[in-house]
Amino acid sequence: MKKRRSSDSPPGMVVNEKPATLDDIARRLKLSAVTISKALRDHPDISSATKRIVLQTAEEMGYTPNIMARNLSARRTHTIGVVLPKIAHFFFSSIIDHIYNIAHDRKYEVILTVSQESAEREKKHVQTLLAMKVDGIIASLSQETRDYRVFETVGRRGVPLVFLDRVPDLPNISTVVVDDRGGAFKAVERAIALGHRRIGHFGGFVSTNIGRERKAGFLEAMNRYQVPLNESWILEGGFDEEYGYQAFMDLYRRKDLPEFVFAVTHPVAMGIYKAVKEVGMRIPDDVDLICFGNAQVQDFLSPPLSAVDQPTEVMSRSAMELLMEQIARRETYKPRSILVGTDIIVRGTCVQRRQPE
Amino acid sequence: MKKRRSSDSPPGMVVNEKPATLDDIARRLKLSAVTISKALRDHPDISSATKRIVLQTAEEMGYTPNIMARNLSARRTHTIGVVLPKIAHFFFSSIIDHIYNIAHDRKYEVILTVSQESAEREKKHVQTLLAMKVDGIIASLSQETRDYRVFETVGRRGVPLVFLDRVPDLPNISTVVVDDRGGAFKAVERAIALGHRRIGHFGGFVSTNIGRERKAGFLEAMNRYQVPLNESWILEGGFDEEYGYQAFMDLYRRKDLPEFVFAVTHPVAMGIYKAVKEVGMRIPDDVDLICFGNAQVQDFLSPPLSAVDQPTEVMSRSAMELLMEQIARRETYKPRSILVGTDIIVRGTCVQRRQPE
DNA sequence: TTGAAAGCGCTAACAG
DNA sequence: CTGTTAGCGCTTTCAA
Repeated sequence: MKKRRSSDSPPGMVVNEKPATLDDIARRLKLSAVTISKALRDHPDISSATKRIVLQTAEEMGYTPNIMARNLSARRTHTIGVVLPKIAHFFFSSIIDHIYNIAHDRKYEVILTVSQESAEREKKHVQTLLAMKVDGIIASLSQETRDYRVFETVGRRGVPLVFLDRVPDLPNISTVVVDDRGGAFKAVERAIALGHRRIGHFGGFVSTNIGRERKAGFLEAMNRYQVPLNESWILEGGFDEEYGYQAFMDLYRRKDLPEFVFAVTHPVAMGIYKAVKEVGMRIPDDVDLICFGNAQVQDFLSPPLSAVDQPTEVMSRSAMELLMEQIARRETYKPRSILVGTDIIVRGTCVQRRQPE
Repeated sequence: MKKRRSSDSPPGMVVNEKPATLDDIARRLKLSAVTISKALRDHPDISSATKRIVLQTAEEMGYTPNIMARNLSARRTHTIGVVLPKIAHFFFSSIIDHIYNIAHDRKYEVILTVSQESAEREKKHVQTLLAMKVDGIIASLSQETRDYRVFETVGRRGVPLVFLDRVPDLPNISTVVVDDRGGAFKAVERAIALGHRRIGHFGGFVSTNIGRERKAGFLEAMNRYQVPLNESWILEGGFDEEYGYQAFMDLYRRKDLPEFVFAVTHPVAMGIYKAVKEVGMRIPDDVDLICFGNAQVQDFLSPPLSAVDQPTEVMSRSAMELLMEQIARRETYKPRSILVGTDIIVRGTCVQRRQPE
């Protein structure tokens, strides 16, 4: 059954011109499909004369390879899957940008999936990626994830896997994380050096590595410098703006505010900004703060928020390198963990106070 | 060649347990692969008793369907491709969130690609999506794109296609756009109503529909209310922060500043904020502005930026609906365009001035 | 340097 | 209700 050609149809019209296949080209050239396949892939078997004519004909016929067929037959997809918890978030959109760039340089496709912080979605995404036979997976856990079985399946299937930033508590896996504890320590250490003693931590879930480690860094600094802890200022509630806002409001209503807060993420700090503004207080004079992680908009906040830097490019590159190594040497690869160092970037918060007490 | 089982390997270890296929299950159950295939897809042909046992066995054997094979055979992927120019941008990350949600409700996978505002990348992405045999494509053009031939190919192939927000100037295509002209008009109209006369427009490339339409809305309002135009305040330079910053700085150095600016996008407005702050002026007293489009962080800017709203959920939903309709009724579908209405959201800019001149 | 044969894992169409 | 046959479009032997 032949479909009509599109000769007289307007460009946007649906016309179902059936795409040419290797066989079509082969027939036209009186060669075999195998030869066409090889020529198109620049296989050394084929003479350059043949290659030239094949390439040209393919172009003329508007040939598009069928990736499904190719992958099915080649048992290799040249595709990596990425599972991120969120995307409308500077850290992750920056990570994905870098992953895309690096992947394309290496001729890999990338399939991005977003769990929206839902463990269930995350699981489905991983299964889909497995079903798609991706060559490897880079994942950052949702904040809900407690059950790592899907990822164990990935390992059992021999599919290379690297965790980035939000990593599970599992043996023998490859991970790339920023030095959460060290960064947190530096941040809090600085606050203390500035003379703060009434310091709180709006922390993330300690079921996640980042929640745990950042809190550990906080405690380490408080301990080291013998700053007394106030339990009601040490919170655990997630990673988003809403939490930061509510937490601050709550303390405000109870008239039990710390004078300095170390926020577990940038969105949490944003929530604090919002709350502070709402109750008519000022940053950094009435309340000062610093957070872990950047945003695009630091420059436009008043005052600009100081933060522990998360070097997204280094992190992405490290993750891709671990993954590529794992893909290249499946059999002999031993899981590795990379810890990316970090520093604080001081902007308009976490600065010298006007009148130290 | 049999691979060793993973019984004694640690979870994260690469062990290459070969995934079960339909045939494996069939053999185990002494049924045919076809029966298994149907049972797994809940086909009415199969008795529920058989279905139960098949489902259970598949589960036990850790069966994962091979999507490549399935799609190749079914000639349907249940996947839509999305091409966006940027992702670290509130408008687009919000769009993609919605598309994901809607698609998953309808049991579609989505493959997201990002052109990074590069026409070349965009072209490659579209080709890849075609090669992946996606069931349809939603695209938003890069700011560089002038050549629409790839998209014509998509049409010729009979692959459903809907453009969103940044649309090409092509006949017979489906598009979803916000009412750029109307929104721009309302914004400028308001500025005029507030008494401004020295009004500029930091516009986008007029080669793009949004650049063109927003400028048209600006001119329409200026005309309607007979406000004199000053050519040196009517700029064309893109959509990003850097442009907004440079443009403002340039006018500042030439000592030829407008008192009000209508910025073509939110990032452009951000650039203006940065520049204004840097030269020690104040918003909205010294310079006032409004822009087209939102960001996550409006609340934290000082003052919060007023803007023409872009209703991302409505836009995403409309685009998905057009696409689904097109997929369902390939043969009879006629391209349609949807114009989504919009309004301005007034925050801390574009407000009554203290002392009208 | 080229090609014939075989098959990747699955599903659609038809029989039984 | 179940199974047989015949591909989907491509790549990988291996022989010519």
